[in-house]
Amino acid sequence: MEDYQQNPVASSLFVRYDPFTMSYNHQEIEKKWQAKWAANRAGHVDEAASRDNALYYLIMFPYPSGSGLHVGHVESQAAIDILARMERMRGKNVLCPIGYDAFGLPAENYAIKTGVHPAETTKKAIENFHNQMQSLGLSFDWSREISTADPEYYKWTQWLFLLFYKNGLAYRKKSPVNWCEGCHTVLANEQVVAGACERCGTVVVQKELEQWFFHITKYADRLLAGLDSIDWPEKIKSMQRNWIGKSVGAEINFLVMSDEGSGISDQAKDSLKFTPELTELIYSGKKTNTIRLEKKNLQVGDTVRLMTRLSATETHSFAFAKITGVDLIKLNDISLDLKGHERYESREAMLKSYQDFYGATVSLETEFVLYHFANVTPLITVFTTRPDTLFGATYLVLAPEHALVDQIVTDEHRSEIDTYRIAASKKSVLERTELQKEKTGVFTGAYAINPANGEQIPVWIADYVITTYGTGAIMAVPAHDARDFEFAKKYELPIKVVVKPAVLQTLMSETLAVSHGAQSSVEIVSDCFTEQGIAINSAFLDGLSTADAKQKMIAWLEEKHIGNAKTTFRLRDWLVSRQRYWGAPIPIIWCENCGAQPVEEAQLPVELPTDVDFSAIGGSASGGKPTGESPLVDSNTFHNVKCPTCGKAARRESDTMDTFVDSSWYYLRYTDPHNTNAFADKSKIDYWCPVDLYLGGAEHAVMHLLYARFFAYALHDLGYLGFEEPFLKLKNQGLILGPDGDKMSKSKGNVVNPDEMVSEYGADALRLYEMFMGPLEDAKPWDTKGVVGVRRFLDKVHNLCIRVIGGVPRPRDDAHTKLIHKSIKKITSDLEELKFNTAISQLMIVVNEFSSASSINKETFETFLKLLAPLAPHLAEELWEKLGHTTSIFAESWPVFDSTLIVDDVVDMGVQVNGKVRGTISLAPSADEATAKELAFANVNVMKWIDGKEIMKIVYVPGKIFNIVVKE
RNA sequence: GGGACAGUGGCGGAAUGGUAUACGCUCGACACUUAAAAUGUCGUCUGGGAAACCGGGUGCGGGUUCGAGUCCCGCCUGUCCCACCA
Repeated sequence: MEDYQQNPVASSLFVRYDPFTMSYNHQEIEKKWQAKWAANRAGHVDEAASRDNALYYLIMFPYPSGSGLHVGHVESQAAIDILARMERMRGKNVLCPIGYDAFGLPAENYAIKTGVHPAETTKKAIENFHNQMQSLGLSFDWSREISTADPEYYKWTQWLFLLFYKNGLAYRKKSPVNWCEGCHTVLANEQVVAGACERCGTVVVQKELEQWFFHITKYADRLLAGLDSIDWPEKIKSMQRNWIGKSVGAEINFLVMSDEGSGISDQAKDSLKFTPELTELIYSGKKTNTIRLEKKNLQVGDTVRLMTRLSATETHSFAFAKITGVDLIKLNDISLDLKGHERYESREAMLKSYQDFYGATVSLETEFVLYHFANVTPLITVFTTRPDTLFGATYLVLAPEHALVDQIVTDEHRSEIDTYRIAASKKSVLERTELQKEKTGVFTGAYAINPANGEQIPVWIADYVITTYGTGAIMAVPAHDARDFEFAKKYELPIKVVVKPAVLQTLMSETLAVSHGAQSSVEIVSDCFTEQGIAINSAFLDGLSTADAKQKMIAWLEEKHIGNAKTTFRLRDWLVSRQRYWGAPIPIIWCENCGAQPVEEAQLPVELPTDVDFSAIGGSASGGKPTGESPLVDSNTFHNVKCPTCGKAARRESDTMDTFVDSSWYYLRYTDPHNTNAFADKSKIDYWCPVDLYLGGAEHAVMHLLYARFFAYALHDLGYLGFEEPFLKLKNQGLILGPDGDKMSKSKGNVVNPDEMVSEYGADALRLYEMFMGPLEDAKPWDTKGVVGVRRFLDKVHNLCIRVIGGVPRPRDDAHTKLIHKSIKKITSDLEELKFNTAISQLMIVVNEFSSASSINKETFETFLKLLAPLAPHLAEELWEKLGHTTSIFAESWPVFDSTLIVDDVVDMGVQVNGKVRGTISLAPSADEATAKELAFANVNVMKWIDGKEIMKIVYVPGKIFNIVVKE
């Protein structure tokens, strides 16, 4: 997940540190303690009886790239290690694991270039990462190291896929999807950035393909609401809110004018409900349709409302029709290719489909009513966030791909419409969403009726309306929407003002007021008003505020069955299919008879085949098969299987899963990484989860972090988790930039190699420097001179210790005791708040103080060492041992400050005259105002400023400030 | 176009509304050394002054307050995110 590029050869940027006499031998010390920690399994944890002391500290696991660990990895690893070590010293049972997000494109693309199998390069890279992390002295629980590319891991990724599949959370559908020509695979919406592939930058095109999706939109509302309960950076939360994109408004049905004219809706006697597929068939058929449905008291001549079933409880109207015939007919007697009806391959397939719709009790003998109807008058359903402006809707616009277009277009406009639709389908996502692009569109020849005022309004198609958002159709209110305004001006469509600003104060508002004052409400105005205001020209809404008008309009729409309140989300379902090799195979078998069949649990994992010749795949720089299939189809061993249901020859699903599926549940696996019976034991999940602190880059705001939350919600609902939110607290570490202030990259040659830093200055110095650079969340440029600086500090600590050991025993120095207790307080709270830089500066202050003292008390120094230990663990252990201890410093308790010792007897305090500091006095922080006043007024510098002036007021904040306000 | 965050010395940065620039780097002087490195000590926002001290100073302009880097309003600049989402 954390993927960094780096160049090991950039030595010219580094300042060589000369290890001379006053310097300790970091290489020897660090090797020694790393070996000891490995031997006692320092970071190893087990569940305890009580959950009270359990903490789960997690960093986003790295993608094991061939170029090795990056200084950016070190930052989050050091941070989490410091916190884990401190909390262990405070008696906590801390789970702090590490693993590898090992599937992904780079290894596969490398394989295509070189022929080396991704499993091999990945294995090597993981070994390298492991060794590099060991050399940093990180106290992970190494017994829990996992790799998502390990069959023991992806077995459970596949198992979870099937769990989702069986519970309706994983499904297959044909829809326009994002296709990357560079990577030769489909992409999730989240992986398309500004119309281009997030990974390779190639312009993404839309393709109509059948793919696997996860039903994340089912959780849109809860994923949005859940954000309020978690301690995450506001920035990330707002990005997720944006991405989910909740819009509250209404759906409004516009009746398309039929040959017979309008008014049919009022006569609807009852409603007939259809599946979405049948809805589509009614539209794509001609004007006469036949269809069967549940029994209703309907007769020839009745007008009925046709509705789509969106779910068990949700429906929406799509048309009106007149019944021309009613027959009773057994399912067995319905022809398989009944006109206006779904076509079935076999009687069994028909029965199954009916059972899915009407329940298992349906048999071939069940009698159904077959209705014939004519004069299907379609409704165009639009979604709007401004139902209050319905009176100002002067035309409708459909997306070019809208299902109704074919049906409503008049013959004289058909060729023009077809040309436009074909042109739109050829455009890339980028072209269609390009900024400041001039809007284009074509009139369909059809008219709809504005239900508010009965006016006939033209229906257009235009590619500024997106098929995948809302209903793929809009009511255009050019006077109050910038896009509609631009379009209306270009095509000379009417513009009708229906909202005026609440306060007329801007020039624009005046323009509107003038246009409103004119006789005709339909005229060209110079600008549009998109803000909220007061309704005008809107009959029963006139005079209402936008908010009130919305409410009243929705109530009116619902009462008249014309529309309803509706909330829409921008979030799309998560497309998880990838036409690539190096990922977890989707555990599905395709059978000609039985359709998609899940692989039986006992057959998991579906392992990746080894007989794939990567060098033969080639074809493009970044690999992938240009055919739109995964390289897995080339494997004989993999591709041809038997159907688990009927036993006939079948084909294995050849797509793999998006690697974000792997990383959506890895934190659960850490709690029980070797379990062969479940993805993790529930009791272990319950003990450790949810994660108390999660550290990682902000680039995952709407990808990994949203997907992982979805997984947690889904698994919670399925009974596997006792919580919904997986990560209670999230912190983002900032980017570490090159010494030139630019993002580190191979091409710029400004990459810093952590290995060189470790060998030159030591792991302790590297860790400490990265923590000292600045606030964890900020982007900061690298400066190797700074590493030298913290190394100097560590040498001072070392030399100080030599003095403590060699010196004669000394009584405690009161000043030192006070300093160390203040430092315990500050460092503890700083570390708790992840303010490593200020914690370290406090340690430096202590060392500077001790270094200039003639003697240091051993016990005081030992307290200091304990505070240093999480930050510079190797040196702290070494010095602790040198001081005569035989057990680890990490077995010690974290120091606790004595609150009576952190109060100063005397402090220097500023004295202000009219807010400007004019002098300084020394006094006890507990001194009363009279004492302070006496001292302040006796101060020579202060006296100069108050001499002869009238004193208006005195503000005394003990220990902080003494301010004298005088009349000037 | 919309949103989020930020702007403090030569540099990284510090500061519950209370002595702005802690800590580190850099640079300079001195000590140690034949010398250099390393180490140590002192200095290092700016103008004036030998100094004490005085004036100015946290992107710009206002405001609240005894007191503002910090809070409020308006702007400028930068970074990131979203972007024809109805």
